[in-house]
Parts: sequence; C-alpha cells; structure tokens
Amino acid sequence: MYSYNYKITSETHNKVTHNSHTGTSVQAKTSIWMLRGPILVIAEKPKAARRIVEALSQHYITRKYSNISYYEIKSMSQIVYVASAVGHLYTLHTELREYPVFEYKWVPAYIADEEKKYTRIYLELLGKLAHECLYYVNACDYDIEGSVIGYLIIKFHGDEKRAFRAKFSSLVHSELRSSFENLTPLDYDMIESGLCRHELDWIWGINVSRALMKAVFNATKRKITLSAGRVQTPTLKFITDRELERALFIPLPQYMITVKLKKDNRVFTVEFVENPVLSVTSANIVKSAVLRGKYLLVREYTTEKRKLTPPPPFNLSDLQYEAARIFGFSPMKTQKIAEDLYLEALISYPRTNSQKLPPTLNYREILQKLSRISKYEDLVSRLIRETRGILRPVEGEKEDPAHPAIYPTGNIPQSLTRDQWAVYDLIVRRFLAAFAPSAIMSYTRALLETPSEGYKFTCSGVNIELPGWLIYYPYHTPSTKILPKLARAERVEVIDVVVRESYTRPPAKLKKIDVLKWMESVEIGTESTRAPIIEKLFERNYLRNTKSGIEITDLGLGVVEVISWFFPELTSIDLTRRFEQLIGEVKAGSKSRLQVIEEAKGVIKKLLEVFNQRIDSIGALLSARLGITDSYTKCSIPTCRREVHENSLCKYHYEALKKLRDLYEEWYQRKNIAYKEYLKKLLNMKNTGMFIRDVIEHIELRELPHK
DNA sequence: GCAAGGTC
Ligand SMILES: [Zn+2]
Repeated sequence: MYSYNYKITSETHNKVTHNSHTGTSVQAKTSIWMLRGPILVIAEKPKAARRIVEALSQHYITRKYSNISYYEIKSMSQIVYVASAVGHLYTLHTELREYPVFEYKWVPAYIADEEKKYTRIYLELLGKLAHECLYYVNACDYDIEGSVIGYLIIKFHGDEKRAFRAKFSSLVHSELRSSFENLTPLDYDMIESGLCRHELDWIWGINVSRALMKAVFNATKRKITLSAGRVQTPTLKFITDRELERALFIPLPQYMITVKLKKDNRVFTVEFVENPVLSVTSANIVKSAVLRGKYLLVREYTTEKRKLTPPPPFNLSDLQYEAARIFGFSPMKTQKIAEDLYLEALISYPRTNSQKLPPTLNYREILQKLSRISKYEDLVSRLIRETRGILRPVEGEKEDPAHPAIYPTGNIPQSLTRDQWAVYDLIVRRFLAAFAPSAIMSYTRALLETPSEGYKFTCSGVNIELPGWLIYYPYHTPSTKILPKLARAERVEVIDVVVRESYTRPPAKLKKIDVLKWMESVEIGTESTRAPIIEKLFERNYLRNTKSGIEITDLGLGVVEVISWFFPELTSIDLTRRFEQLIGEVKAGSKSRLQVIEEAKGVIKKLLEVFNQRIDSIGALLSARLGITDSYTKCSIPTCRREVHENSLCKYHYEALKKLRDLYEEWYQRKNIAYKEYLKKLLNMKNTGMFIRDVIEHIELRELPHK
C-alpha cells in the first residue's frame, strides 16, 4: 500500500555527477569561480566549513567573529566567505497556547528555545555576511535536512533568486572542488519535502501532546509535561507490548535431557535433540532407554572449516551496540563520548549510518599515526606484516548520504577519561580489523543414537584455527570447545543420564540498546535522534530504569492506552511509512506541501474532536495512573490504580486471571500437580509475570478455601 | 511546554 523507497532523512539526491558534457543532467551548472560579486558559502557545521575552505583555496584567511571562526577567500575579482550553521538554526514555533493549533512559523532556534542560545552567534554572523553578499551557496550536508538548513538561512538573510546548491557526499578535496565548479540552482524538491516533514511532525506532535496535557490539567489542575510523536509513541508502544507480555507470563515446566559420555578417560556431555521435552513421563522414557543401552552409537562426526570475515567499520548504532555489549554503556553515553572524540578531532563524524570507509582515505598514513600510540604499535606493525601492506578494508551494506563510516583520524589522544578511551579503543580496533585477514574456525558436530530406539543426541565443538582479525578486535572470540575424536559407528560409554526440570522463560526485559536497535530495524528516527528520544521517554516518566532493564510506569501504560484509543495511527510505525510516501510525492511534484498539510490537518482535527468529547474520562484515567486521584471504579487488586474492566478487575488483571486458570490444564499435563500447588509454585518463580502474581496472591489463594 | 531533526 505504501511505497518504501523514500526514507525520511536518509534520502539521497540523484547521484552526484559533475560531468556536464556527458549530457546526463539538464540542470544548468555554475562554477563558483564564474560568479562576480561577494559570495557566502554556508556549511552545516563548523568542521565542514573548514574542510570546504581548505579544498577551495590554499590561501584562505581565518577570521573570528566573537569566539567562532569563518573563512575568507580573496582574489582580484571576487571574495568568498565560508561560514557555518550548527545544524538547524530555525525551528517551527507558535505564539498560540491552545489546541488544535495549525498556526506556526519558522523562527530562530535561539529565540524559541533557551537551550539553543549557542546558535545565536552563528546565525548573527551568517546574517551579517549575507548582507554583504550577492550570491549564496547552500553547502550543507547533501541530504534532506541539509537542504532545509541552508534554505532557511538564505530565505531569511539572503536571496533565493541568487542562490545555489553545492552537492557532495564526502568532504574529500577533489569532490568538494568539483561540486563548487558545478553548482546547481536551489533544490526545491528536497526543500519542499523537508519542510513538509517538519510541519507534519509538528502538527501531529504538538496537537496530541497538548491534548494529553489538557486532559490531565482539567482533571487535576496540575501542569504535567506529557508528549506524543511519530517516533516516540511507536517506541513507547513497543516497550509497552514487551512489558505486558512479561507481566502476563506464566512459566511452563519442561525437561532437558543430557547424557554424560566417556571417551579416552574424558567425560563430555551430549544433548537430546528433542529438548525441551514437555512432560516428565516422556523424559523418563528416554532416560531409561539410554540407561538400558549402556552406550550410544556414533552416527555422524563432521568437522567443517569456515571463514569468518571481519565485521564492517562502525556506524553509530553498531558502535552503540558494541559499547553496550562490552562495557554496558547506554546508547546516549556512547553517542556523547563519540561526539566528544569527534570534536577533539580523534575520530571522523560519528552520526553516520555508513559501514563503508571512504575509498580515497589515506589508510597507511592513519595507521602510521596510530602506531605512535604505544598500545597500538605492535598491532599496527602486525597488520602491515599480515596484509603485506595491501590495505583493502571490508565494508558493510549500510550507507549514508553524507558521511562515511566512523574511523580514527590518527591524531594522538591527549587526555581522555577511562570511558572515552574505551570507546576510542573500540573504534581503533574495529578500524584495524577491517583490513585484517579472515579468521578461520572449525566447527565439529557429533550425532549419536541409542542402539535400539534411535533416540538422537548431539554435541558440538568450536576451535579457532586462525585468529585473523580477532587479534585486532577480540570481542567476538568464541570460547573454544574441543570434542573428543569419535569415529562413525563407534560405541561410546554412557556414564550418566540427567533429566533436569526447567521452565520456559519470558522475553527478556528490554535494555536501551535493544530499543535503539528496534527503532533502527523498523526505520524510525535517525542516528542523531534515536538515543535522545529513548531518554525523553524516561524524562516524561513513561519509563523507569532498573538494573535488569527498562520497565513501563503506570503513566506510560496509560498514555499508550489513551493514544491507542484516540490517535491509533500515532502508535504505529506505519505513520512514518505514510509520511515517507507523502513527502516522496511532494518531492516528485505530484502533491504540494500545502495539500499534504491540509489533509493532515483535517485528520488531526477530527481526531481531536472525538478526544475532546471524552476529555473528562481521559483526564480521570491519566490522573489515576499518575496517582493523583482515585479511579471511580478501582480494580480490586489493592496495589492497582486502574479502572474496572470486568468482574471488578482492570483489563490486565482480568486477563491475568483468565490466563492463570486456562494454563493450569497445560501444567497438569506436563507435571501432575494440584491447582493450589501450581499457584504456590508460580509465586516462587522469578519469571512469573507481575499481573499473574497479583491475581494469585489477592484472588486465587484468598478465595480457594471457600471453593 | 509540546515533535523530530540538525549539531555544541
Ligand atoms: Zn488491576
């Protein structure tokens, strides 16, 4: 139903080609050097401005405006200023405080938001320079947001009619030079679709957030910050679903059969291939068969060598994942550290999705610089030896329209904290590993059977034949396990059979990194925004963090219920797919931005009308979940604040009770046990869900004596 | 004050 070929932020413009004589493009190209009159070149960020001016001239002048730098290229016939934004300098804003609200305009971010004060000086400088200039070049990142960032500055301080777009997808000097010799007119297709995305997110997010807050205010007279949005709400819903699954989880008994075998005086263990076995009776049948036979017959014994290629260079989410896995860092912490390292010029730009190193990068030079850091000296010389100086990095599939994978610059770290070192070290090692040879692993697998019944058992071993890249990036090293040598048809002596009772487990509690990986997998949010959006859900008190992972709060659950009821599209990732389709149509020119916004307005207005009709009961629900007031009809579980759904229970406790009673049948079949024993057993198990526990404790164990 | 998106 929707087209998936349009990504909200990673949209790549049509391929960058500057060879105008091939006739591949009909767009007029202009060389910056042909323009007569002062020119302002606008970069997206200070570091990019520096790279751009270095590429354009060897004789540029660095100037200071207050504490920020800009650059000047002066020749006989022209003057070029290169200055930078710091990301978005403008933001959508409204003076109105009510909702529905559809009146908004772009205003300087430093005015609308106290935290963006630092952008003021950049905008002030750009304004002053723009005033002196005749031509304007948007040289922001070559993506949809870059098109918007530069456009708004030119619109408010320059002149769209004398403006150009520079198109480059790396900051390599030759590519930069070429792009400035082939400037195109402003890319209005991207600008319009970008503006449209901003407006859609604003009207949805602001209106629904205000509606939620208004409901709570009416019910409690308290101003409590609540929010909803295209990215945060589906993310909250995802976490809620996992938490509900856990809270309603009932472990089921199951049985694992293992056999201890002996070969050459060495005892090793094989597992029943049909594990887990669902009842104790069938487990015991297998057990006695094995004991009767006294030995197992080897049916298969195979060893297979496999190449393990190095993992690709880091993009931000892979780095966040590894730092979480290896050091337990939150994605936000890793991101902040990576940003610090970038600002210290120790690593390349970190907010990238790319798993590919720039092909024109001087790898050898970086390696030589890294070898001056004593802890990498030996690794680098080993790498040069192993590769015989042939430096061809592996790459992954993921791409980014404006930035390559993360790599170390080779600059020597001066004073890093322990945590900064940890992240820096991961980046360096991953970079080194990208050039290293594949590791070679051998996997051994044995299949054995009982001689008469043919019950099958298996075991496997793994050995590192050649470490290859694991020397440089050892965090994927498997623990080796060597099996005894076996031959087909060999009889192996049985020492013991173990039937271990275990229980099914609920899905794990989510960690922040799991949430981030999920957002990435369903393509919502961006490298820059995912970790901050997860943090925002905690700030709103929708979530709480515990040692074992994320938990949903009563408020978070209530917000998801309310949004699911009145704004269901906002809880689904399909809204992002829908936005992608719409802004794709704006880009193609088949729909206008105004048209798309008017349609969205209509939808939102209608939803808000229905919301407003029920605003009192919504307010009552949320204020009960906040613990401010009591529900009119309270769930009979003493610890529960929710309103009654059926039989004096809220909908979760009602469902829990039903499930608890339904699943007893299954338990009885697996493990002959009385209902009361079943309840007590469940209460004693840590994996039993919270809602299940509640109904056992407060209903079943209380009512039983009367039954 | 509220979104999501840039970047410090
Ligand atoms: Zn309840």
